[in-house]
Amino acid sequence: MLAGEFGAASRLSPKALRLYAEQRLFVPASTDPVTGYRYYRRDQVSRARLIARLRSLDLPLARIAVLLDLPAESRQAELRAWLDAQEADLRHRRELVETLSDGDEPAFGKVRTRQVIEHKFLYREQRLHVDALNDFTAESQARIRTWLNDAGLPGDGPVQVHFHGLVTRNSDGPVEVGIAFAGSVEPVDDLRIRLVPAHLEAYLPVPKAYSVFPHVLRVYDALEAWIDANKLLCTASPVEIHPGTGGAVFDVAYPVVSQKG
Amino acid sequence: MLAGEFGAASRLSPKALRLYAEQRLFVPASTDPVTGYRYYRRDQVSRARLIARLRSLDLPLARIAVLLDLPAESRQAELRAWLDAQEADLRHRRELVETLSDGDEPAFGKVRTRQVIEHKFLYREQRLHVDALNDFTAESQARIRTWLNDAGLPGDGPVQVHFHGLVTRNSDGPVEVGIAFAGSVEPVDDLRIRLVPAHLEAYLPVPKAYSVFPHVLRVYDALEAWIDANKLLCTASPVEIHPGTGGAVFDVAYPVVSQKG
DNA sequence: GTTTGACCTCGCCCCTGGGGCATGGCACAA
DNA sequence: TTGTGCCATGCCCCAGGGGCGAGGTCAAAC
Repeated sequence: MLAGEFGAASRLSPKALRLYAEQRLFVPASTDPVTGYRYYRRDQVSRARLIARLRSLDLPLARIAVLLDLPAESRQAELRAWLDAQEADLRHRRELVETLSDGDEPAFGKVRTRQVIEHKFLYREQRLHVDALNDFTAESQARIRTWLNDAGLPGDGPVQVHFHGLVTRNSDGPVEVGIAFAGSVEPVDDLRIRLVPAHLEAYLPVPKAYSVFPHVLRVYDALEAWIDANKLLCTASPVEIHPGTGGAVFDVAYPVVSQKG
Repeated sequence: MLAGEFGAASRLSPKALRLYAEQRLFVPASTDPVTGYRYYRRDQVSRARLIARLRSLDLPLARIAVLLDLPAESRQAELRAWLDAQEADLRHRRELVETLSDGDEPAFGKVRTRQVIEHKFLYREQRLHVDALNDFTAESQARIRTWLNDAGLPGDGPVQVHFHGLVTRNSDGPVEVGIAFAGSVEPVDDLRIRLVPAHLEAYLPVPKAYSVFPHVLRVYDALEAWIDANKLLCTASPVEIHPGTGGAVFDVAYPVVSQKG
């Protein structure tokens, strides 16, 4: 069979067949070396039609290539898992849409500012996605508190999580988890120390209902809007401070200076 | 603000900002005509961040451009509708996966063949998607029966739906809906007449449980597999014949010839 | 034998939404 | 003066083909 006829039978366009042949995903039974014509056998139709089905699910060709070599049950299992992932993704998108703006102002606490004095900061830094954030925070917190205690310091300050980049399911902004301290301690393993200059920070306590991703993004929006409206300028990355003031789960804060222009 | 600083504040890469500026989706407050530097104002951040949010939902830029100019409530409504469409699409994919192969042979009737004598066929042809198929079939059937009756012919034969291309949510294969007849009738409006030569057809009655899309695709699979296994060759597009034999909702049939090779 | 029309090939440009890299321009600081 | 850090432009890359045009092939009709 020639490409066109075979394509009609397998519901794949000749163009698609050519692409699959180039990529070795699905090669014709024989190819005329002179004309380049591709000839398929009838018994290749079922495999081609399976490819067409999988493509109609929007699976990438690379994944199809893997799935083709699996027994049918494993393939089904993989596909179901993939669909579940899609569904989780859709739920995630739905949450994002709902947090985008539902019209009325949320009952956040008021934004305030406070002066932060110069201090040292013992922290661990890593790039990670939102799913890994909680584990990383918990582990880092335990190790940092232990290390501070070993050095004879209190180590009971609030945990600060600095976001130097967006942390979502798609984006793994660098994150710092650490605790402010006074006194002297040595860096160890991947625990680092840096000096934080005195600065003003604008902060907003986050009620529990907004404390989880992606709802927390609304809090960032509100805080940033307030900073803009009050002619301030963010000078560094935002930070989440656990626990927050007034019984909040945490505060979201930005270092700010008053705007020059 | 320069592009980099602004990008960090709005969670958009300088590259993305450049692209949006080119496409007039989001233009900087001013552009240096000599250096080409783009300068943004602080009050542009909120709009930029809205774009970033919408992009994180995987919305195409063209749609974002439209949504940006809508009031917030309409935007939310559009987004919710879009999410609902996504969800319907996901359900559809899930059905396709489940029909792919659940392992055991379905309790289809046996495939048989029958000789079809030469006849004329009064039909209507159109390209359409699966959602529009039922309406098109019903309307066409009524008009064709009426026209046959007006010509003094019985017009009580089964309705045939020929699929010359894949008919799904994504693909609008040409479809013919018509009725075989004997005698003489004139074409009218978009009702056409063609002669169907005598041929052998392989057919399979479809039980009700499999009669709806996408489950019906399994029936096609089974029929095609049988045709392959019995060294036959499909010579034309498949057809659904309503009602089917033995109380089936319809028969799926392929014109076939015995294979030469 | 030849012509016709259908079918095939290859190759290039197009779409989306950028990432990555090379090259060159600008400024500020040691 | 030279580094260092931004910034610009321009080109190539990713998936998965669609569409188009030039030119080769095939079978059947004349």
